[in-house]
Amino acid sequence: MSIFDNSYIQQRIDKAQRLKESGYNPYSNSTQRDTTVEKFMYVNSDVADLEDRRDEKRVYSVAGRIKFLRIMGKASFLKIEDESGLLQLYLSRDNLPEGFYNNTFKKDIEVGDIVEASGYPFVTNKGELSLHVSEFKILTKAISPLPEKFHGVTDKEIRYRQRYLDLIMNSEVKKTFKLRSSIVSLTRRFFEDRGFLEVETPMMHPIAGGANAKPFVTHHNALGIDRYLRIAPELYLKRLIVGGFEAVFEINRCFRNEGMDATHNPEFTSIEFYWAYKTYRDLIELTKEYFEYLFEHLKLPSKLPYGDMVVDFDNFNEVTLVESLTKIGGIDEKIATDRSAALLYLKEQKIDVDDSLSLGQLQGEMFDAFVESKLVDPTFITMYPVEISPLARRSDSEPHLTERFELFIAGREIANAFSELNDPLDQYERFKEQVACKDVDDEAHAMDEDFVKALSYGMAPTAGQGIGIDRLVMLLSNEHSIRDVLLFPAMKPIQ
RNA sequence: GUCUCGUUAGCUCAGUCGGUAGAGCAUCUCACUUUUAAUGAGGUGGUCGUUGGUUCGAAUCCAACACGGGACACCA
Repeated sequence: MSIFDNSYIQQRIDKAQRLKESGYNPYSNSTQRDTTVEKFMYVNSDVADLEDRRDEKRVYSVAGRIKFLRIMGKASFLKIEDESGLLQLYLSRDNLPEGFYNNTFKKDIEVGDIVEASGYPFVTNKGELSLHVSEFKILTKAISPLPEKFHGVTDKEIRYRQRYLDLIMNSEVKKTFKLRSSIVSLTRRFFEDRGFLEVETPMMHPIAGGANAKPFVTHHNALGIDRYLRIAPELYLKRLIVGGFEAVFEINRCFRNEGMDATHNPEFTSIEFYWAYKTYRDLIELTKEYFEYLFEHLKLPSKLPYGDMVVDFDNFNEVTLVESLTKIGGIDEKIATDRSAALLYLKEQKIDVDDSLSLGQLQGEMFDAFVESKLVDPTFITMYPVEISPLARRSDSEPHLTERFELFIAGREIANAFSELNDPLDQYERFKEQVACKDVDDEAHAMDEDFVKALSYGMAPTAGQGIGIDRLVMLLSNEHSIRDVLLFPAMKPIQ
């Protein structure tokens, strides 16, 4: 039993062998391609206006994968596809070397093969600009057949496990990933243009910090110690601010050992950036600028559909967390600001909460349950309770709150930002409180004395932010599963 | 982790009340020199996800397991 143990594949292996025996290398790397489909179409767009609707003096060589093949006796039409598009080729027996058409082309060339063709541009009776082929050769034999040409491959499992097939068959998938690439590229340019330095910090951490999440554990054999795949780069980026860099960013993968669903993949991409001598207020303005920049360069309409919602990116709102509970969540102010009333209310609403939770934690629970999904237009939720913000700076006027915001769009968290806590003693105490919560909350933040030590040398007042790139791409591409914006989403192995 | 739906040819899908497995595309043979999911004629192709159970008989009913989709839970 092997992966080639299939009659269709065996037939194609036989064809490859026959091609070889006829002197055509089925895996040739000798190619003369001198144009792409897109350029061919552009350069020859005038051919339709010529008298004969052809120009035999122009000669082009194109290459691509055969997607359609229509053999009609002594002539054939086929469509090849390269990255830039589809092009129709016209082959006729008498325009090709003696015997090639009947003995090789008709017998051994088929849909899925990658071929190269040279010839001149002409327009068919039906008005399609095509290539009139005088030279034709195989470059790469495909020994597995492609899925059906009309329906393509729709099975999600095949599309995710064999993304290359999905990309071959579904051209809109390519568009999504090109958009993703543009977003990453624009993001990098946006921050570079503003003087931010791109840095790379460790992916393997001795302590998994910077977020509340379960890490993946790996082992370093030479040192005989465990390492954690990072759950966030935050604490390293802030060490760089201590070191004197004043604006840094990192775009890369984080890893969280948690459940997988439509919005969670075990590895995901974020940008985190830190900006000295700024506060969370500056980040709100920077975030608005960032979205404007993306929309302008991606040429997106400011009213963007997402599922059955329409998000108005000209309508950024701002509201404090407690205000959002009363104004958007419709919760009575007395409930929103009183621990025992909030606890009772959540239990009445059949939301499972631990009796030991503090008011701030309960406010977080109420926000998740009654507010988050209602935030369609971009909304900055500000002033988070200190208990659920262990790395954020306290508000000077209201020390139980932090100078923090999260940005919600289309009912989902897109960004998390705050003025950074730079008081080493306060940071040390907050870590200790987190460690004390470990028995109730196994995702509470770990103690990181080395980070506190860094703060003890003095970190300039700084604001920092993280944006989930995958969710941002989902939002801008109107995709509803993170798997559709990841080229190779995590899948269980087939047993 | 829970609930739920699904898994049949390379792909997209039918399969009635439990009674020898079906279609379209692809593939093979033949015809066809301007087609557009080309067309016409004929053929090949199946461990019905896996393992068990019920039954004279299972793609079909039952159970467990595997994988996938969706929802929920978890996840700042």
